[in-house]
Amino acid sequence: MARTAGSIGTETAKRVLKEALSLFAHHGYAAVSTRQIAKACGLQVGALYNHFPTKQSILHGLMSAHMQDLLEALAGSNFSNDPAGALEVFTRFHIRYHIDKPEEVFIAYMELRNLEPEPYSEVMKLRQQYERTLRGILRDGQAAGVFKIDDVPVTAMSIISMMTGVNTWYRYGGRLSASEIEEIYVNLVLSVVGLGKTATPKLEEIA
Amino acid sequence: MARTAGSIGTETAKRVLKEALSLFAHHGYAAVSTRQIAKACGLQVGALYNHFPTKQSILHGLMSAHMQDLLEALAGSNFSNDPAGALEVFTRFHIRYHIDKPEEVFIAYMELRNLEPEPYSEVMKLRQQYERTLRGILRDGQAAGVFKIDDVPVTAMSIISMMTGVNTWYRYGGRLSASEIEEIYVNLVLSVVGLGKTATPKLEEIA
DNA sequence: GTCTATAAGACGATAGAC
DNA sequence: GTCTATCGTCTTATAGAC
Repeated sequence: MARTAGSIGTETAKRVLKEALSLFAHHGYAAVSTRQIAKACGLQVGALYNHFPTKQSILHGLMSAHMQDLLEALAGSNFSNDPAGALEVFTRFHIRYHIDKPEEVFIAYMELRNLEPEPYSEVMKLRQQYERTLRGILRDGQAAGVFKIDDVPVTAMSIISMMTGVNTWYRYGGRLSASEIEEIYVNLVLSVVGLGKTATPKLEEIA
Repeated sequence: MARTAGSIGTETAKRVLKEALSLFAHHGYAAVSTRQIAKACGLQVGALYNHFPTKQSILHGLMSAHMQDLLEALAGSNFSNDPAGALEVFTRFHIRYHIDKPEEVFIAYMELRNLEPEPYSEVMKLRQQYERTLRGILRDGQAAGVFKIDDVPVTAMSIISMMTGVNTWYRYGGRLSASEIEEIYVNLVLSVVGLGKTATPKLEEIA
């Protein structure tokens, strides 16, 4: 049965999605064959088509589910009323989510161009909803006079790019723990809107 | 003849690279066939192989040439001695280059995983050389006490991600001109290291 | 240096047995 | 729901005429 985005899916369908996620993240959608996906699941090719009508629908299922998870998790975050607090919550949320689900995040960005027009615009709408949340926080802080921002849309995209970039270099077991990285990024993002703490490690220069 | 990175190449070889660049940027390396490339050049498939031994070598040629151009252009930039000035020059250079050559930049990032091991490590070395330049500037500014930085490597990657992100949203003829964008990013990047100008457009709050 | 023709196999997707 | 077998097409790359 074709899996519509958000539906539950059988155990086999879930396994297909899981293996396809890993394969797409490593080699790219276009470079992965349905035979490879089937093999990773311990199936023959034909069996895939009991769960998904096309290869494209597997990609769509992955990306759509990811964006919905992301937005639900964001909606479940506890945003404070002051803009600086809200921006900090947003940053912690984004970094944690991106460190926890690197493959989903990677695909959601890299494989956009391999989506057919209809799935593409659906996924893009969800992306824009996420970006709109950050723009709202920035505008609030700008209106309240606590953020120093030249251009809200550019700053929003810059902050998202900066944060998402964590996935280009972070690897589990590296020099920094996830929570150390989270702290660094909170400082970086607050600095972008003019609220950086005095971050120099040693403060004896005051003397 | 196989084109080794950095060689001049015939007119036809250049046209192949130009068309492949555009096709790879739009659809991805794996999704583009040699027939498509040939057609875009007004050739038949077989003719491609007079200029490139494999499809892979076209990708390698593009990425290698791009990274070398980037590093040469960077080396030609006039860096000032004070760290803040150097960071500003680096930022202006990066934004201008990325706005001028969006396809090259896009491929250099997106198609890394489609490079075979040897070309991959060659291109990665050039990337790391570029990143090292920025880390050097940040360390100088930190040592001089003019930058406020928690972690130099993370900050360097964050700044590069932030700047490179311009290619995810900038389109020619949009709301902002290239030089307006450049100014905004200079402010954003300097803010990250604790040197943001008071960027609020209206300053009457001083009264 | 480009052409046509083709090798040798992989591709997404389907049909029908079980 | 998974299997085997297959359809029709497309793939990278090569051979040989011109």
